[in-house]
Amino acid sequence: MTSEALGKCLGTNPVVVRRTMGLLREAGLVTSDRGHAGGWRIAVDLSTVTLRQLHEALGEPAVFALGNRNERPQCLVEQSVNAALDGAFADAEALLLERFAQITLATLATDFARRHADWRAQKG
Amino acid sequence: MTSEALGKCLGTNPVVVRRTMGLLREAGLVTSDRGHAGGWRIAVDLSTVTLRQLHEALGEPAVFALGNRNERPQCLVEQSVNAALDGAFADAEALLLERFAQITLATLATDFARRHADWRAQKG
DNA sequence: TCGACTCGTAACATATGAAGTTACATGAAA
DNA sequence: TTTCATGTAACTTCATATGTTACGAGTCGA
Repeated sequence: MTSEALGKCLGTNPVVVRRTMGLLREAGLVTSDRGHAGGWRIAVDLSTVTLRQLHEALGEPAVFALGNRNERPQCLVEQSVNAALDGAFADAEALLLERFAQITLATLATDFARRHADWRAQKG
Repeated sequence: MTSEALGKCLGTNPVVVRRTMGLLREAGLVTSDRGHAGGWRIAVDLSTVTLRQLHEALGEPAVFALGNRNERPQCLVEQSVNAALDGAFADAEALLLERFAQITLATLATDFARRHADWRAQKG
């Protein structure tokens, strides 16, 4: 599939697609080919890829929106707040990533297939 | 304490302080007075206020940074992804808020007092 | 009553970062 | 050699949180 086609599917720009897919390529999840008949291709079995791996491949973006937090603040109050929050955030993040590790792309594909069948039945 | 003094402590602007403190006032956690000797005052015992309550008072801002998610997307793939993520996010958020509910401002004040004592000892 | 002080709030400005866009070099296949 | 595709740098746009200015309104003391 080309970046342009993917961009249309995702409602975005081919260059944005290349930026993101490039990260997945670095992680070995997809391959890309230039020129005629080029584009992106899945490189692994869907059942072996978890959302956890995607999160890693995409650079482990911050999970939480809360806390514009300075690490190592001078302010003692800020230090107390950080200390109190650190454990809670760490545990919640661990739980979330553990859940992500249980969800494979094959899981999603199966769910999609069911929705697709339902959609066709309802439509037709 | 005036908005201006709080702003200096927090490294921000008096109006920004008023905006945020106003939400805490609506929740009954602080009071404000105008005029001479006016400013902000804590309205409740620190041991009765949890971080959970602060989160509520501040409008329950989104906990997670992940997911520019449409609710009710047309796209069936997006629907599958949402369905898979919803449970994980809900559980992680519940865990985090539960932890927040265990932390009172008195907890933070005690921790701060210890840090302050250590700091004075080290300084002197 | 006057003046200093403070919050309340609207309106506007700035800064930050994500996303989008343009441009062009590189490589592959018909 | 033409066409199609990615790779990537540079730039622009957009969204939004934050900061700022301005001024109205209430409060207190002299």
